[in-house]
Amino acid sequence: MFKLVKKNGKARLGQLITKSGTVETPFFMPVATKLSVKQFSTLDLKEIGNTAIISNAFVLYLRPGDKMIKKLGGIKKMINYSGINFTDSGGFQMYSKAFLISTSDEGVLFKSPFDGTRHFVTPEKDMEIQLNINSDVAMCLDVMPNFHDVKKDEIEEAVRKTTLWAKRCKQHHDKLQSKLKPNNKQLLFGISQGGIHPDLRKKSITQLTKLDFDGYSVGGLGMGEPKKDQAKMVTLQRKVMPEDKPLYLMGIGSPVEIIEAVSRGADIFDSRFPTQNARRGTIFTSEGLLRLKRKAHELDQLPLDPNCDCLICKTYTRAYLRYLIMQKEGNGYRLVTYHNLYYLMRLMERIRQSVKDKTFSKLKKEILKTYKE
RNA sequence: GUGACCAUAGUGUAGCCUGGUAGCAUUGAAGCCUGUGGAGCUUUAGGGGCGGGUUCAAAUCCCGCUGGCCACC
Repeated sequence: MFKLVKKNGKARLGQLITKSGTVETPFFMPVATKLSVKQFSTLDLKEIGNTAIISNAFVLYLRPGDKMIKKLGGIKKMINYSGINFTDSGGFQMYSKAFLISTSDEGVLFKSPFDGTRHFVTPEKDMEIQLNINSDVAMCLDVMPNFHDVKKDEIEEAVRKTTLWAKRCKQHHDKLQSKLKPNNKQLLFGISQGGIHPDLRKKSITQLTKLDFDGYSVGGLGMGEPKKDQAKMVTLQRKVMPEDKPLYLMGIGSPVEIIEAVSRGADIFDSRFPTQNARRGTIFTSEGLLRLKRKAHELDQLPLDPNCDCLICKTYTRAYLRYLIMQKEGNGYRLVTYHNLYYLMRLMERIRQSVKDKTFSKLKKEILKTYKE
C-alpha cells in the first residue's frame, strides 16, 4: 500500500503502509543482511530516527534458517525493531561468485559461503522463505548480471528470466497470502533489470507493471555505471510505472545519487554505502566528504561535522575518532557509523520537508554544491 | 672483563649458508567502495649502523668500530 501525498516537481512525498506500520517516503534503509546493521543496534537505529532496514532472505535462510526465524515470531518480533523491515530475495548474490553456481529457467543453484552446501532456490521457494521470515516487504527473485563483463544479449536473457520469475513469485505469493488477514499482509516488490540499456530496461519495467506489484525496484545499478545512465534509468522507470506505486532504487546510498534520484521520482533507497564508507574513514558532512584517515586530522580537535548535532559530533573530536579507526577498534566503527547514518537520516528528513515546503530544488542545489567534484 | 648472537624503509621482518633486479607486513600519500561474507581493493612513497678488505660485482664473504642482547665471571 502506498499513498502519494505531495509532489514538488518530480520529487514525491508519500507513505508506505505495511503491516508493521506506516513510514514516510522518501526514506533510506541501512543494510542489515544478518538482522543487524554492522556495528549498530536497533536501539541506535531508533535513536537516530531510522524507520526501515533491509535484510537478506537467502543469507537468513542459510543461517539461522527461515524456519527458526518463524519459530521466533518473525523478524519483527525477533529483533524488536520499531521500524519496518524489507527482505531482499538474494538475487543480488548472483553477482557474487561466492554464492552463485548456476541459473536456469527453473531457479538458481546457490552454494552456502558458510559451509559450501548447495541449495536450489526457485521463485516459489524464495517467496516461502520471505514469508516464513515474515518481513513487511518482500522482493522478487531476480537475475542480476554483472553488466561490466557481460554482453547485451546476456542482459536481455536476464530480463527475460527476471520477468518469468517475477510472474511466478507473484502467483505463489498471492496464493500464500490468500490465507492471511488483510491487515497482516506482506507487500511484494518487482525488480527491473536491463543494465543501462534503455530498451531493455523499458521492456523489463513494462512487463513487471502488468503483474501489479506493490512497488517497483530499479535493480542492477550502483555498480560503477555512469551517473547519467543511472539517472536515466530512474527517469525511465518512473515514466513507465504507475504514479501511485513506490519506486525503489536498489543499492544506492550516496547523498548526491539519492537526491538526483528523488528529483526523478524515486521513493526508497538502501545501501551499504554510508556504513561501509564510515568504517573505511569516509564521512558525510555538511562540508562534503571528510577523509578521516588523512594525517591532517591526527590532531584535529573539530567534530566530524561542525554543523551536525548528533551525539558523536557533540562528544568526540576527529583526532580521537581517527585514532580509533586507525586502530581498527570496533567501537570506533560504531561511532562513525552512527554519524554517517544520522547524517543520511537528516538528509532524508530534509528531503521530505522540502517537498512539503516546495523547496526541493533549493535543497538539491545545496547538496550538489556540498559534494561538488 | 670473556664468549655467543644480532644490526635491512617510521615500525616489525625476509633474503645472507649456496655474492649479481632488496621481498613482505604495517605506517605515510592518493584514489576506489553503493539490494554488505566483521572491516576490503588499487596505485604510490620510503631501506641494508659506520669504516675497511676480497671480488668484475657485497645486504650477502672477511676484519675492525659502534650499538643492542644473552650467558658466564
